[in-house]
Amino acid sequence: MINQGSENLRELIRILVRNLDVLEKSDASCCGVTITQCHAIVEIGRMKKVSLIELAELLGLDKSTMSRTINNLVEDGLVNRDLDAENRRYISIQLTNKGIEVFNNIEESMVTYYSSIFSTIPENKRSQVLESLKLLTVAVKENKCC
Amino acid sequence: MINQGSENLRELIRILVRNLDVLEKSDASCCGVTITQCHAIVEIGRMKKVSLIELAELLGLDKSTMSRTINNLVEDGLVNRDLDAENRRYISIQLTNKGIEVFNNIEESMVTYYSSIFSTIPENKRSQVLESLKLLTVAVKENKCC
DNA sequence: AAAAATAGTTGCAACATACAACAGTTGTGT
DNA sequence: ACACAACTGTTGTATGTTGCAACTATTTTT
Repeated sequence: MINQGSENLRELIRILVRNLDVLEKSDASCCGVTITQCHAIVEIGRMKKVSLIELAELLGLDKSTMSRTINNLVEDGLVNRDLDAENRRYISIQLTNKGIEVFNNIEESMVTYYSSIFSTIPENKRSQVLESLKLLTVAVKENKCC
Repeated sequence: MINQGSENLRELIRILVRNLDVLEKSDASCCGVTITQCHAIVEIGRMKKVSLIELAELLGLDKSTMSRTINNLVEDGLVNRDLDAENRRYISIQLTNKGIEVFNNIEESMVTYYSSIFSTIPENKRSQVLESLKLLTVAVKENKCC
C-alpha cells in the first residue's frame, strides 16, 4: 500500500533529520561557530574560492543574509573577503589559516562520525543502504517543483 | 573500503538534507509561518496538548527559545497557552481552530509530497529503501554520544 | 552611449537562539 | 510543618539569522 509506505518514509526521514540536526548543532558549537557559519565554512573550504552569490545559492540563502554571514566570519578572522581582480563586481571569499583550521576540525569530526555510523550498519546491508540513499536523493530531486 | 563508503554516505545525506530543507522552507512560507513555527505546530498538532518543556525537548530547543516561539504563535492566533489546572507549574499548549487549519495544510502537503517521492522510487526498490532508512536511523541513534 | 543586467551592501523589521537570573509551584526530608 | 531542593516557565541580554526593498558600483547588451 502506497500510503502506508510513504507515511513510513516521512517518519523515518523526520527522525533521521532531527537526529542529524542535533549532531550538527553540537559539532558546530564545539568549533565555536554557529550552524549557518559552519555550513558556509564547509562550502568555502570545499570550493577554495567562491563568490557571494554562488555561496548564497549553494546554501539556499538570500544574498543579503549571505553578505552578513560573511561579515561575521570576516570579523572572527575565519574568512577573507577580497575584490575579484577579473571582475570587480564580484568578491572572492576564501578561508584564512584560522578558517582552514576550523574547516579541518569540522571535516575530521564529520569523517569520524560518518565512519562510525557506517560501521554500525550491518556489513551485508551497507551497499544496500547507499543504493537506497542514492535512489532517494534522485526521487527528492525529481520532485523539487514549484 | 569503509572510508569510501562512509564518505559516500555523508555526501548522500548532505544532498538529501539540503533538498529537504528547501522543500520545508517553501512549504512553511506558503503557510505563512516560519520553519521553527512550522515544526512547533506539527508537534503540537500531533500531541494535541503539550507542556513547554516537553515541546522544547521534542524540538531540541532551549525553554526560553520555546517560550518566545509560543509567544509568536499565540500572537498569530494559532496556539492557546493556558495554565494547567492539575499542576500550576505547567502550561498547556494547544492549537486553536486557526492553528489546526494550518496544521492540516502542512500535513496534507507533506502527505502529497512524500507520496510523490515514494512513487518515484522504482516499485521493486521501495521496501529496500524503507529498510535502509530504518537501519540508518538506528545507526544514527546509536552514535548519538557525548 | 544609453539601457539593462548583475554583484554586493545596507536599512529595516522580525524571528531565533541560548545563558543566566528570576518567580512561582510542587515535592522531599527531617 | 517547615525548610530546602527540584522543577516550570518568563524575562533580560546579547548575538545571530532571515528576507525584502532600495541603493551603489560594475559589466554586458543593444
